[in-house]
Amino acid sequence: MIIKSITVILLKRLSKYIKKLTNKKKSTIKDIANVLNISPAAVSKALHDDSRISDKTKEAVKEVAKKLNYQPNHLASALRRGKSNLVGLIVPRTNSNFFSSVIQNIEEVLNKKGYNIIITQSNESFKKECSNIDTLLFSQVDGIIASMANETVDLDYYEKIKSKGIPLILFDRGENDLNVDYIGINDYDSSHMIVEHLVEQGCKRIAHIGGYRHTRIFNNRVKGYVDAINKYNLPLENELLIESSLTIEDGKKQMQQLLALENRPDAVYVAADYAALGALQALEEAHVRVPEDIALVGFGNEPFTALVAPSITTVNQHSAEIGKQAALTFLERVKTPNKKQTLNKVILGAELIVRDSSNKKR
Amino acid sequence: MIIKSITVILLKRLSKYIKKLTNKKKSTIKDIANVLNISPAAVSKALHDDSRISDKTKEAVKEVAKKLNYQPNHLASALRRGKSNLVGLIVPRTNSNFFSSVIQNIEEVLNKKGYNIIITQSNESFKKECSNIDTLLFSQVDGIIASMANETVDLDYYEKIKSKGIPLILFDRGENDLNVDYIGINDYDSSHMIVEHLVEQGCKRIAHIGGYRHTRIFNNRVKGYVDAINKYNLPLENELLIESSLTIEDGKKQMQQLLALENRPDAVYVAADYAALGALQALEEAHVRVPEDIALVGFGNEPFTALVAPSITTVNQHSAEIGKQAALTFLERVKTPNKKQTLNKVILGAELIVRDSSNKKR
DNA sequence: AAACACTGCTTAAACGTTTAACTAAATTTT
DNA sequence: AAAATTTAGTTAAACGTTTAAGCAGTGTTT
Repeated sequence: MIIKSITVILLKRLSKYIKKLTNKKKSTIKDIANVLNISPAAVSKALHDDSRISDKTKEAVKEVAKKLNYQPNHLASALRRGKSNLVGLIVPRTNSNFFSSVIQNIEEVLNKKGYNIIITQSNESFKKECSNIDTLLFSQVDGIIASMANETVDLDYYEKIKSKGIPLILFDRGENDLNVDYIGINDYDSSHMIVEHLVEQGCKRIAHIGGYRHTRIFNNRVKGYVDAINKYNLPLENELLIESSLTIEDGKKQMQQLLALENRPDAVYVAADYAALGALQALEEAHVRVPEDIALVGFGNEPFTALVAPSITTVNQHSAEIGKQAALTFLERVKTPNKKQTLNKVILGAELIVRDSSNKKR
Repeated sequence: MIIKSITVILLKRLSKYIKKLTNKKKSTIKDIANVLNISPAAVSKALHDDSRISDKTKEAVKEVAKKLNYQPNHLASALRRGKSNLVGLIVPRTNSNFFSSVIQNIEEVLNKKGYNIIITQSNESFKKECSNIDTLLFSQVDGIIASMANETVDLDYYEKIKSKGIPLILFDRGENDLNVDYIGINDYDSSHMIVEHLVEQGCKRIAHIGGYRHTRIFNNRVKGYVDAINKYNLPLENELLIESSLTIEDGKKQMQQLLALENRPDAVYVAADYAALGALQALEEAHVRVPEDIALVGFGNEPFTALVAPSITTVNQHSAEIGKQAALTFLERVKTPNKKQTLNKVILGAELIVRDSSNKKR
């Protein structure tokens, strides 16, 4: 009898709050507490399965929470706990397969651990990158995983992240001077692999359309190219080594430059797939046979490289693995927050995928 | 003399706080207040250029803020104001030019108005989309701009957004039943345009590899195709109308299906560029001449369509304009928050870009 | 000179959660 | 049966900001 009347009272209170709910106002922990006549603290604990709350109460709390369509307020809990469970991501752009695959894998690993990610793109602009960093810090992210814009030389803004005491992890486009975690492939070795392959195909005059040398990875590719050329006693000439923005358009333009040479190369190694695609266009327009007259190699294994005619030989960077490692490295860092960040490189192996554009022996 | 000693005291206090700063702790409004011996409220107002704070104080506050490397805590201000100045974005994937261009333009418009965006991708998965929605609501976003996953049929999760009372804006992949703002192109008319073009090229048997019909835009493309075929008195046959996931792989597979027909089509209209690329591959492997034997048309104007051989005829969806309009629509909605959301469609014109894959008259 | 308005602040509460510290009651140990 | 421990909560403060309301002191109006 008594129990019944209590239930009636509870139901009444509940329906009152349900009415309030339909009036738009979001329900809070306090509303749940009022319905059940317990303290907000108890509700909070119940929702977090604290051991000091009885199973009966926990059940009741969860039921009422559902009925009231309760959604925890992330801002409040993040403010109180000093932790947002958000991780910021900065990439040059998202519309390449490499970056979008990295992102996908970072997301997968971090979501499982209760983190959500905020993606921002720099569009290769230093200024945009700085504003992205501000945005992310402003959102109180618990850490930042980034791949630097081509333009970026000044590291002050990245130092700002470090000075906030949150983990910074770089991938692909990194920078030793920042002394933080880095995940990437061995660009120097990859260049060696490519030159070796071209030599095997009988090429004797190998050109390189590389990226800006102030970007570490592109510089390393250039270095690898230079050393490999020397190793095989091939001609290393200024006119065969070109610095480029590596856009489709610039790839085309630079290839036209090479075709205009008196002494044309018989192979061209382009440091990015999109630029290689542009180069391929220039070759086609000039009616140069690929690979017979000039062999072509790209970098990055973008999906289209397998689909164009001729298909383009390229390097697979294992984007999925890079994403996973970056996420795991972040998780490792937040586990030991007071540990000072140091230069810590994880270098993954890259894989040469030989396709028609450089395969003379098919 | 007195002024001087005050300055000395202030400097002392300032240096004490600067020391604290190097000890990692982030500085707050309170720290600034303590340095200047004013209330935190005054500091807050000074930072927001409130008219009731003297210019002298404002200057002093801003100077100390800079010295202490003060960064406002977004969580706290969002919590207090009930507004996060974050806008959530949900896209099927970011690695297509269409979506990444839309994103870029949304970002551009919203950044100018003080909003930052959180990008999430559904990978065409309904389940992932739901969890994305939860993530965004959890982050207390002020609104959501979304393009639905192919898989999505159940609209409960989107209703959840509406029930939170925050604006929901759909683009490209929308749904009338939700009764919200929508920005997109006229898919029905676009199909007409394509069929008309193919008829002009002399094609008499036009096939369509379309997307899933439960996705409104793909259904509209199918409808447009059907009506246009009828209009021009062409054969409308079941074997010429194929439903596909529109991945590269499926595009290839479905084209092989069409090639296996006794009575092959002389033109194929594929509802997405990536699938069209797969189809082109199937055509090449089968040594079918494009466009002479079979003309090919894609949809979306992805950059590679201009670069493959033969280049692919496609439809430009004006992604930049869609992004801008979506952002502006959001801004319009937040201006009048209590206004009930209604179905409000903005339909932009699309443009046929004729290239080699369907141009027989070159 | 009383009434009023304006300037430039301060006070205090609020946003929704979490959590350390406390407490009352029930149970177990001695 | 007193003491100690466990259980199941409560209380109150805190996170960093914003903002309504208040209040001196100065200046202006009548």
